[in-house]
Amino acid sequence: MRSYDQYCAAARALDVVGDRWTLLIVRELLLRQPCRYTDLRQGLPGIATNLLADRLREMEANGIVTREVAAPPVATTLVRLTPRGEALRRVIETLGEWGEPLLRETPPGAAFRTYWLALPLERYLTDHEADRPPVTIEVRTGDDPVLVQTADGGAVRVRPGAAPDADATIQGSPRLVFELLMGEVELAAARKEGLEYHGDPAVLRRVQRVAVDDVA
Amino acid sequence: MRSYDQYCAAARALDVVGDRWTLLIVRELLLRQPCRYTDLRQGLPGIATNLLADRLREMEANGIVTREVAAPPVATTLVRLTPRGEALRRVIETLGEWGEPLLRETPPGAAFRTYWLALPLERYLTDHEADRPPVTIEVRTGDDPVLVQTADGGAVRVRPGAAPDADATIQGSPRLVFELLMGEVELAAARKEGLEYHGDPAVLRRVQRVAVDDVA
DNA sequence: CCGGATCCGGGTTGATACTG
DNA sequence: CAGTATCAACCCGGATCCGG
Repeated sequence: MRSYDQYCAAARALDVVGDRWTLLIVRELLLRQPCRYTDLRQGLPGIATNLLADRLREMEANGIVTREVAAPPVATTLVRLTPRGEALRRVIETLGEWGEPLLRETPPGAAFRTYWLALPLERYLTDHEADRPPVTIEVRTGDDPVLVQTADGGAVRVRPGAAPDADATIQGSPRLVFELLMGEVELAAARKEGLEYHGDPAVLRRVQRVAVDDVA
Repeated sequence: MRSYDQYCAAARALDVVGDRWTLLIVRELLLRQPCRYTDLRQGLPGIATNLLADRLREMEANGIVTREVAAPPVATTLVRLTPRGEALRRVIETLGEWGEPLLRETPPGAAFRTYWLALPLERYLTDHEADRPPVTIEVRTGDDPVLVQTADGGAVRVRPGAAPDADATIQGSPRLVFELLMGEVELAAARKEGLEYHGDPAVLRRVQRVAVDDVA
């Protein structure tokens, strides 16, 4: 990208991360670091392979990312964020916070990866009964499932994986699953629209976000 | 911009504000709202006039900006941020915070407007002697001067204008002025490099940021 | 299969000229 | 003052190909 050539911190930041795809590459790395070129590609539906290669080169030159050749058995190069790249987490979070209302008007066919839920869920969800034994919810939206788990201090953690013995299981479209967990839809209503929930509803309520009603 | 078409809040945000120049237009409006097309143009050195017109149209369609025809005497249209557009302030701030280290390596010829100082200065500076009578510093870097003033609650405010009776005056290159106020350079050192300071040095020290030394 | 490089058509940007 | 018109240069997306 051409520099804006302005003595302004925001403009300088955009010189470095304002290119198309760059911040989404950072998002992927925040979620799946360290990862291979191919992993990045499948986590960035729509990116052209040459663009990904270009961006990684630029990001490496800008000190956001490093590449390392993995040990012999793996024999692949892994991409990882530098501390400076990690610091972009706050930028992604702030952008996500601003963009959240736009999710409602996102077309149903939009691409999705279940592990993308980690950023918003870990940010907004809390364990409302932190003194009780931890629970695990398996979430499936079509691709690889993730586990939503209560952790120490009332935190909620999301990690890839399945658990046959999960306390509850949620399956449905990305939108239904997300809006359910975010407390924007009732379980009954979500079920009517095709969402499947197995397990004690109390498990869901334990982590579900308390609805923020902007209606007075 | 083409949509990323992903069900992800950050990607949706970038669909709307990820275009080149869009966030810098928001920056201008945050600082000088409401303002005319021409004001925007001169606050965005390097932008092509057709791009500015395009962006304003898109931003209006996306609910970030409104245009209003000013009352008869003025007879011009004014651009203003909607509340939704105002909410981008946090995005700009976070970007600026991340980009600040890059200012050190910004080429000396970079474009600058003195009022751009308002965002970082109001964020980082505090009045260290808030119980004493307020002070005003006039800052000049080549274009229209601004006033840095202590305000209630230990806050520091920046507004356009000059003040012949200011308690102090700073004049110099954008970099020298900024690094001096941010506590990255000593007054003596700055003077050696061409900065001019008139007034009691205690006035400067009263608002100057306490240097954050990352050297152990 | 992995990690790209190359090529090409089309869209976007930037510079300038021009206009109501 | 507030744009529109035009055009060249650049960037992006998609497809294909290629060496390990």
